[in-house]
Amino acid sequence: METVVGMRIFTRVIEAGSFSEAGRQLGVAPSSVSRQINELEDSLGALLFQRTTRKLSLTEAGELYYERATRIITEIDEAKLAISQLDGTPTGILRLNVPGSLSRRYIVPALVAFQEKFPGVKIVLLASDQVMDMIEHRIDLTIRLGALNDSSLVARKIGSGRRVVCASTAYLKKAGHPKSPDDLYDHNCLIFRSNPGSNVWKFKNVKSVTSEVRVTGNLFGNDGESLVAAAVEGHGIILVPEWLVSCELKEGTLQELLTNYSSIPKETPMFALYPRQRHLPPKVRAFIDFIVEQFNS
Amino acid sequence: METVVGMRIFTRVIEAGSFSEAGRQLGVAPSSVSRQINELEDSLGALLFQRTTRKLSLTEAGELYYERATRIITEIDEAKLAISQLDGTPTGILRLNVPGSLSRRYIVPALVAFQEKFPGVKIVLLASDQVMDMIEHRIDLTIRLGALNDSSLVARKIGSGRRVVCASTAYLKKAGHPKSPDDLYDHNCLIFRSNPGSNVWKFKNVKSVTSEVRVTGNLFGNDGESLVAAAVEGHGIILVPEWLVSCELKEGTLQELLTNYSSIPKETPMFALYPRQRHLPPKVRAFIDFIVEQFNS
DNA sequence: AAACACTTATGCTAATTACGCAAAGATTAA
DNA sequence: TTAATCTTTGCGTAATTAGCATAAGTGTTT
Repeated sequence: METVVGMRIFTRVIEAGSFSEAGRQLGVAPSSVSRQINELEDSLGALLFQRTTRKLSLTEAGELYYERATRIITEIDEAKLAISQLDGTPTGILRLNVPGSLSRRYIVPALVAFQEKFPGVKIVLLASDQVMDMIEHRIDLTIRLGALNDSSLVARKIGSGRRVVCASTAYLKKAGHPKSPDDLYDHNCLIFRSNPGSNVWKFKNVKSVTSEVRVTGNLFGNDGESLVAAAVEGHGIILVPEWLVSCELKEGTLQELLTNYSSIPKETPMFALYPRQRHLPPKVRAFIDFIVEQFNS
Repeated sequence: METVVGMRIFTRVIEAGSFSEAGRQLGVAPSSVSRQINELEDSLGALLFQRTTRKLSLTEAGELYYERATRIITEIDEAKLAISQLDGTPTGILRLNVPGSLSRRYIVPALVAFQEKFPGVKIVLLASDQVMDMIEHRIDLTIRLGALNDSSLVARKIGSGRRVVCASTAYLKKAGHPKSPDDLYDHNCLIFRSNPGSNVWKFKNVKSVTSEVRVTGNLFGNDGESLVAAAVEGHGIILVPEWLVSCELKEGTLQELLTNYSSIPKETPMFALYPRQRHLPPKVRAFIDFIVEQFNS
């Protein structure tokens, strides 16, 4: 077997001055040293040492090979070191695939803080609402909302947002203020059409009584922000994760409804997806940890 | 085991574009490729490929390692090549240890022709009548006359010279012309004192009748050439290998005696000694072959 | 939809390899 | 000569490896 060990032993023999001493330093039997050297000589087709039991000297081939071997070993170690350093501190390019709305609302603001903390990490942000092929596009991390379909990926929940029903005061003034889920039936609901069945909204009240409403409306969309914008404009009622409208609620351009109820599912989970658990690059791990921390504060 | 094979497989996977294809090209099972890559990843502590069963892409660590690995592999192959080329054509420094007289009379003239034939070989000529430590002095080849005492060395007979008895005409005119070995007893014999018992000269005639003479004289020496010089000066009779006096015999400054007899041993063998048979450097092999050829012509 | 071709990964087994011990042969110093 | 230390080799055991068979996954084509 072509091995680096032979080279290491060879150079150590030279530095130690004898087979036995080299073996002692490397923690192997002298016989192994002898065999490794012989094997190396056979594979090279040349004698490396002239030797008796008491003396040792390099042949010309040995001298030539020593120069090369030391350089090669150094480079092997450097390569290892480079990879392991890469593994220690988060560096390099982090390719993210995030839903567009999440990106603008949530990820981009977080990125600034992340890159302050980890200046070695460059980020390529690939916003898309469809899941992209992570291997083809060399994506390190995909962030998705809600249910997952690709089981080959490792998923880590990085947070979840309470879902809230809200509308603009203008709309409420025009169409009335729903007091219970059932009232929604008569409203224009702006439906986030990410998955089938999303036009059925479920709620439960404080007494855990559930209600189910098949909502209707004149705007469907797969971009949360557009729906938010429409709601702000007074088009209708939306059911979205809280973080998507946190600004609007704070500013008062949107107003939360049915505050005595909670939606079912209560929260929209946010997942980070990556190909495998083992050997997760630190840039990825760092970003996940960071985003989790951000979300929980 | 730290192995170069892993690196080779890794780079081949990249060039081939898949584990299976790499395995096919390298003649190993796909499972082995998979395992080698996994092992490499474990030893580096980083993922090298993102992969599914159908797609493959390098991670950042993989890309970094690829650069390094290709360079390392190239250097390993170059080192091997350098050694094997060294092994093919005679090059480098050939350190010879030869007896002084042999050197001046025989080796040095041959060297010119040898170096014409093998211009890549530089020669360091260490003339000494005592055998030198081949390892300590990094001697590639020792040339000796007559019997050998060091059994740890490989010996190859590279020729032998008939031993001749001769003297200068001036001496013969002064001291008389010996007709038989017994006559030598009354002559001044110049004795080459290389080994004990060398003052007994043995001969046999054409009928294989042997004679043994304990010769005496006023000059002993361990340098053949000095004895030859003394003989030329008319000091006495010498028994030496023919090649040592070939010039003198041709020029007539010395004259061969007892031509009806031959000395016992008839010839002085010349041996080339080197440390081991295996992996004999080509510069050494070439020199031995060359010197044998020279001697036989 | 479904069959198909081809991929990576893994359990298992057989074969190979590697290692240390011990002994033998070699070499130098006392 | 003795003693100490060295390289090398035979040998038995332990560890490793490699391929086969198989499973599971993936994309294409029918």
